[in-house]
Amino acid sequence: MPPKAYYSVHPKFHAAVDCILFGFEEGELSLLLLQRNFEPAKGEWSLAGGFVEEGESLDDAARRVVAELTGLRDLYMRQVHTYGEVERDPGERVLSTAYYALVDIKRYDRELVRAHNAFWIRLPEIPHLIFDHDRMVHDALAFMRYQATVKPVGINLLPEEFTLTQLQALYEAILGEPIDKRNFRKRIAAMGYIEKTGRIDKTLSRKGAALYRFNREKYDGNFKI
Amino acid sequence: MPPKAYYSVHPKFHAAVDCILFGFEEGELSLLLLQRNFEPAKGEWSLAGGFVEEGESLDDAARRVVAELTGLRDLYMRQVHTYGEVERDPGERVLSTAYYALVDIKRYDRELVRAHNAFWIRLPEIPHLIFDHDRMVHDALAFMRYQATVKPVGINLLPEEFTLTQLQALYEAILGEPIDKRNFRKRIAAMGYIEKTGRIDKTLSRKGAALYRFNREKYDGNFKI
DNA sequence: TTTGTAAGTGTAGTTTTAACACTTGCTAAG
DNA sequence: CTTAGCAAGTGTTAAAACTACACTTACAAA
Repeated sequence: MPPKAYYSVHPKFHAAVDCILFGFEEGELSLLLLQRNFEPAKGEWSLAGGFVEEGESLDDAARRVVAELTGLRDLYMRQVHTYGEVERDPGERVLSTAYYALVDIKRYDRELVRAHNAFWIRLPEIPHLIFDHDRMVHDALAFMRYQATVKPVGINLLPEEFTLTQLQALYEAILGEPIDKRNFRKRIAAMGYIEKTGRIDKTLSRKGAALYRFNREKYDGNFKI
Repeated sequence: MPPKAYYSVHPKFHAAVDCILFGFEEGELSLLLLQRNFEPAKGEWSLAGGFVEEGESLDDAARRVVAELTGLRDLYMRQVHTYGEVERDPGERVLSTAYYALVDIKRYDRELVRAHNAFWIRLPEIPHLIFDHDRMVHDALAFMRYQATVKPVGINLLPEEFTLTQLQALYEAILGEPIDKRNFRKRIAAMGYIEKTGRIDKTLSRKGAALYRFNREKYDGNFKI
């Protein structure tokens, strides 16, 4: 067992998590942002954040912050980066770890979000955020974009069942560029893990569009040898 | 200015950095590891690490730890991940941020390394490390491999001037698979930012091999619109 | 002069990607 | 009941990128 003095000669710091919550609606990516009705920086816009508490891991803190705001406990979340500049929080020194989370925008708890004075804001309309939160958003977006090109994380932004048109609109929003419909559908078919449910969505067209779902087993069995 | 009470109701934690130092020699990647001659975990193997001090950013702490061990202050370094499990350090709670660094293995300060009881160990011979350092190495390797496929970070493992044979051996070591010589040289030529210096290295062949160098200007001007 | 060693070089087949426009099925309106 | 409107759905071809593959060259030491 190490001597306590080994640790105690070194300083301690507040540790926080800040969460970049992505949603997708009407062909656009949005972030869930707080117009702060509390200090510090009351009145300004910020990410959803909170301090890490005793006995709580970093990941747990991020899950708690997201659950307190949205009521959702099973979101796809990934750590992005830890920001450790000395003066990044003008109040006291705080090390903050950013996480991004993907929210199916149909499922979150509207009461909780209202109570926190939080709003979904479309990406191009994001206001200036406090501290270094602008940079966190920038880094999270880059990371999420990269991940979306490598594995189908984007699916976490859609409901359980979705049409190929929705899926294409999602990828166009994530990548920020139009995609050819026929090439897109060929790629999806080649992947083999996005399968028809047999159900039809009639809300958007007279003809109706086939509903698809993500098949995790087919995906997991998909790695090279 | 925020009220101090906003912060003071929350706990503080020790913050550390742990550094995965990559080197390249004789066709193999190595890590610089410490056989600890100090507590805690004396006698075991670990990464080079240290606590973050007052007035020092996370990045600065990582640079200091690396400089204290190698004497080098200008290494290519990137943050990998922050590890925040409650029990990850059995002594006290410590949040640790991992960084990887790329070292030209000809340049480090041998005296400093000896004084720290540190050794270059080839990847396949890495021993079990303390705490969660095995996982840090795993994550850093994956991240460094990814970055090497996207931008020419690997060059930081070689001296200023290098032969194409060395460069190919480096990429084979990073990717862990053999590369076709002609295809590799075609790709390098197509990149356009690795240029002949005009000098010849005669240490490895009678014929001599052309020395090349990385041209940062040509690389930076290389992005799409 | 010969021999050994690493450096250096081109082509052809295959796969992947990109560009492109019309038909189908349904329902609501006339 | 016919028609108009709308999103869903569907193949082909050309270009580019990638992969596999083996011999020649330049030099120095024996």
